[in-house]
Formats: sequence, C-alpha cells, structure tokens
Amino acid sequence: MLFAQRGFDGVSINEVALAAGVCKANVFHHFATKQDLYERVLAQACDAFGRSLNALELKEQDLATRLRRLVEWHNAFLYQRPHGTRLILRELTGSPTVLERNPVFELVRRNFDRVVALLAEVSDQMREGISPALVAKVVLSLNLFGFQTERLNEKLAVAGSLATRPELQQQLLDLLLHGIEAPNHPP
Amino acid sequence: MLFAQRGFDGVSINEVALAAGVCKANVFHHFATKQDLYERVLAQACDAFGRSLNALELKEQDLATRLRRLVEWHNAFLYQRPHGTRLILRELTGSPTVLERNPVFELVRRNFDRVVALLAEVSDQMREGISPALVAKVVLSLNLFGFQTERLNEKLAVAGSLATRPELQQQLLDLLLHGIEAPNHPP
DNA sequence: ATGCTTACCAACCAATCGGTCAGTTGCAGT
DNA sequence: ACTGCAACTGACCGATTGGTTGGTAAGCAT
Repeated sequence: MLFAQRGFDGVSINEVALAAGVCKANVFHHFATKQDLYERVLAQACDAFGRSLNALELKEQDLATRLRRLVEWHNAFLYQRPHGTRLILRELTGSPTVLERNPVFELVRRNFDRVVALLAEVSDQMREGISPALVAKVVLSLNLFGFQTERLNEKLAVAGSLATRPELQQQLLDLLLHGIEAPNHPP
Repeated sequence: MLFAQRGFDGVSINEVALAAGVCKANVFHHFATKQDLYERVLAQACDAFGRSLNALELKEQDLATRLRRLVEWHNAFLYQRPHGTRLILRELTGSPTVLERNPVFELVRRNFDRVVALLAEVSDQMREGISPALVAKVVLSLNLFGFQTERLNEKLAVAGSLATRPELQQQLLDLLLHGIEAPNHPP
C-alpha cells in the first residue's frame, strides 16, 4: 500500500479500500482502526529491513571493499523497497508523528549498531580519531538522503554536472576514504 | 505557522485560524484557498534561505576553514529556522506533494549552484577527481539529514557514543578533509 | 454625512472523514 | 443438512473538512 507517497493524513481509508479492490467496511474488518492499519504496514517495512540486513555478510577484511559492499547493499535495498523506505524515513523525520511510541526508532537503533559493529571489525585500518559510528552515520545518511531527494538529484544533475548513481557512488567512496584535501597541501 | 510539524494534510484551516487568533472565514479573506496559504508560507521560507545565503561571505582562501565556515553557517541557519527548514525539506522529499510545479526545486538549485561556486574557488586545494559539486552535495546532505533526524540522533547518541553537535561537526570536517583510511595503509 | 475599502465574524454548505451496523455470502467441520 | 465463522458489503452515523455568504465595525478620503 502507498501510505509512503502521501503520508498518514494524506490517504483516506476509502482510497486504501479502492486500491485493494474491496469495500471500506471490509478494511475495518481486518484492521481495528486506521492507525492500526498504518502500524502494521510500518511494522512490515521494518521487518523487511532487518531481514535484508541479516542476509548481508561481509567477509572481506579490507576496509575499502568492505565499505563499498556496505554502501552497495544499502543503496540496493533502498531502491528495491522504495515504499517501505519512504515510510520508515517519514517516521524518522523530525517532529512527532501519528505514532507516539514509535517502533521505528528501536529498529533503526538496533540495525545501526549492527552496521557499526561491521565497521568496527576493520577499525584498525582507519585513521586515528575516526570512530566506526561516525563512519556508519555518514555513509547511511548520505545514502538515505540521496534516496530521499531523488527528484532533486535529477534537477541538480543538469546544473552541477553530478554523475549518474553508480559513478557518484564511486566518487563518494573515494572522497570518504581519502578525503577532500590534496595530500601535498600541508596546513 | 506550523505546517512544518504536521504537513499540508495534517493541519486544518480551523487550526491555523485558531493559532492566529482569528476566525476561519478571515483566513479565507487573506488567502484564496488552503493551497494558496501553504504556497505563501513556503515562499516565505524559501526567501529566508536565499537572504541568509546572501549574508554569507567567505573571504578565507584556505579550503579547510572555508569549508568549516560553510558548514557552520548552514547548520546555524537550519537550527535558527527549524520550521521553514522542515517545510522546505518536506517539499524536497521524494514523491510529488500538493504542489505540482514546485518552486522549492528552483530555489534549491540556484542556492546549490552558489555553494558550489564558493567551493570551486578553492578547488585547486582539492585532490584530483574531487569535484566541488560533490563536496557541496555531501556537506549539505549531511547537515540536512542530521537536522532532519534530530530525534534519531538523541537515541543513537546513547548507543553509538556519537558526540554532541559541535564535536560531531568537527569530527565530520576532519573525516571529509582527510578521509577515513589510515595513510600508512597502502592498497 | 457619504461612500469605499479593508478586516473581521457567525452561520451555513456540500463533501468527505473515520468508524459502525445489520445483513449476506461462501466455505470448512461436524 | 446444519452450524459456525471469516470475508465481505451497502447504508448509515456524527464530526470535521475546505470553502461561501451576508453582514458588521472601523478607518479614511471626499
């Protein structure tokens, strides 16, 4: 279902019923309230995320390739499940939403920790002062924000001459791994 | 006004009128439709962003300090105008919203180009293959996503031992400038 | 005084909202 | 054949929605 596109308030039960090819009353037969329906859809999306992370195995011990694999997995997941991703993203996004006690936060925290753990295994290859948590945050943030503002990217692509997604991903990894500053330019 | 917190669909004209201390009909005296009201609020937020960028002057020629000044300015702006920021962010965010032809995209494109230009002036201090557009995108994305998921950060802070905002900003700049990988670790 | 405009309001409108209810299918277990 | 139960529906409910109408009060120029 597509709460993802227009949010909780933007979708009426009638629309949901119509999209599902059933009557409105029937929706209330399966779900107690509108919020209940929303929570179940959300829980489903959360579940998919966790299961996909389970399937990810990083055996490489090289920091660069491990990071690349992680980014690729994350990106692929986002674009394979755009609706669920948008749904979760909407819940993460600032100001309190319809759900007072939000299950999404718990999920994200857990999965974030797992990603951090994956990076911590190769933290000896990182520069001093670089924490795996920071790296995880940067990588996931960039992926998520990039996904979230996809339409924006189209418009910026023309203007700022940013590359296509795979190219951009490569450039991004290069930037993160080696930094912006030219090595021959001391402070 | 606070469309920012609950979005276009989440706020009724009655609430707006009540918050403004006037009658509902009076709102329709000043604004033709609800959408008209929304667009004006949005335009106001856009305007504030542009004006703040005008006030930013970067005279430093050092890449590192210039980047730091830019990040600081952007972050300060975001947290000084959280409502407007959230409003704009909501319009940027994926799936088509209430506004079919969205003025926000145009604004963002223009301002993005200006930021890119600011960075391009010191592009000679960047590593080969690093484009100012990419740097701008990374920096602004991280700031925006960080702002957007503020509540998430609170929860992650406990778990992932991420630092407070100013510390985090410093770490982030360090990471971007010098990269993740340890220099004494050849491929 | 008189117009004219602007800010403002109570009352109202049709449409839609989330949600209920009484009743009908169709199908599995006995 | 009878029962029970889940899936399903049309009609309906009060409340709220975006929006309209007719009218009042105040300011200001003539």
